[in-house]
Amino acid sequence: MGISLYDTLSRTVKELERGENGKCFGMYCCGPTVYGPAHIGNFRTFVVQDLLRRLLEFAGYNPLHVRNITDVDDKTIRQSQAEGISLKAFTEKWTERFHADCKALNLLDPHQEPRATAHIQQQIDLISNLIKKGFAYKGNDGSVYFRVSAFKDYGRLSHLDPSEVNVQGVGSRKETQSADEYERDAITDFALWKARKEEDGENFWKSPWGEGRPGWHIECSAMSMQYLGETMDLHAGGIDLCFPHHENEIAQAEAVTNKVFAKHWLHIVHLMVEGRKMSKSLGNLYTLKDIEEKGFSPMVSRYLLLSAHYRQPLNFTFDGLHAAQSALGRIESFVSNLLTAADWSNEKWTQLAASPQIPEEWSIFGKAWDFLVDDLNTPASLGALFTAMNNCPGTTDQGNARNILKVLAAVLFAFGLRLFTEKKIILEIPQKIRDLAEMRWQAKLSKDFALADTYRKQIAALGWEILDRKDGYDLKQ
RNA sequence: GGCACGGUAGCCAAGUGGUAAGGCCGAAGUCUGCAAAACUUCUAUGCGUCGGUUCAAUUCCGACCCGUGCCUCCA
Repeated sequence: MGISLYDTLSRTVKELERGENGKCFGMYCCGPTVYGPAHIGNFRTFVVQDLLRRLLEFAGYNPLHVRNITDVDDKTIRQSQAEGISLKAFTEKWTERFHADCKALNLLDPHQEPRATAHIQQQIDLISNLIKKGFAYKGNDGSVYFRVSAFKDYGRLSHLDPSEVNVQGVGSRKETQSADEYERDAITDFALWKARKEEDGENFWKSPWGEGRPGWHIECSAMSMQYLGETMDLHAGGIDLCFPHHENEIAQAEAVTNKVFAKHWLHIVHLMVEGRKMSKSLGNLYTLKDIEEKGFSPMVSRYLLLSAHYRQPLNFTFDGLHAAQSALGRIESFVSNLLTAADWSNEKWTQLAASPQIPEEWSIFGKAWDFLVDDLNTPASLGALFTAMNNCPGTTDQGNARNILKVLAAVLFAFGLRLFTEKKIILEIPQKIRDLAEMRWQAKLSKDFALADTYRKQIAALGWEILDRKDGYDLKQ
């Protein structure tokens, strides 16, 4: 079964083409610039990319997933200097944090994770080629710029007319020209190589055009072509990257190769927080850690991020997190009940969920799978998943329960949702609470319920709750 | 001004030319001494407004109202 996906360039839903002769499906994802913790909006993009990666594997596309780390730009340099540490130490710190967050969100590791600073030579080579072919020139400031007017297809991806960029009459576009923009021939020309400036400190590399550093689009062109060839199957990123980043990547690559840079473009729409655009000034830039501290496990965040279609804005709210938490809990209950029917342990489930067999037949979850491969329709798929669970017959039949669990494990693996991950926080339970709880338990056993309730109230007054089990009780704060 | 997207129950969110998936919340019930959990059931004559096409429109077309994104910081 193939996977259909909306393509930004053609503005249509197209079935992804498989590589010829079993060749890998090359997938390049624009990764983070590591200058601070990634926020939940960044992770919407990475989670959707991860979902696609998983579907590609299940559907037999044999994906080769490349996601870069941008570890040199204005922000990384500025911040590292502010903290008085080297750029390398600074970006490594935030790369580690990024990896930890990815792991918490159950993102599969990309097969390659190239860093911009480790591919300076490839970028220099690409720029040299662009100059040789007449697509780039050295500006008065010593920087090298791409000549947009020389590349006739510029603007095709984002459907923007380059002659109209920057000349709108109304609109709310801010004046964001940097000081060196007057050094270029045209306002739309963008930097391929930035000449060294004093404020760059020690962060520069030698090049045929003098000391400096790469511009902020060239690394993706250079690295994606290095790992995936001149034409890759798919290129993905957040919607904001469509213009100018991806437009520039296409220009840089196609001007040199004269070949199609990417066959398919995937852009993930931004998320909002509590109905508003995320921004530092509104103080609503949540990191995964912020959300965990409010009591929501990363899997809850992942569920919420997948609960809306990736081409619709997603409103990230705490109400939504609660809903996601409850929904995930429902799935967990369903699995727990089936495990009992199947006479399987929780360990068996963990094992099943970690490396599920690709089902030949998706049985009752067929629709859930079909929706996923139809332009990643996760909300419809989740709907089908719950419908299947609600209609689930024969939950007491061992064989049936086992079959359902096997397929469900695969569905949940496709979603990248791990169950039963809520941290079991082992709190120090005060001795007084323990004593009261034990006394209540004894009172209950001797059927003195009035006394038992008195203890329950006392415990509640101290902020604890008793949850009875068949043969004992749990204490919860 | 250009390009694009959206307005579906209290909240979130799919979908379709033939009469509204699903989740959350809420309500009722079963089961437990109580509580919690779990399970069962219920919850939009309605899909921004007004027209048009049609046997039939929430779904197509047009106009209008409201909201959002992008137009060189941004996932």
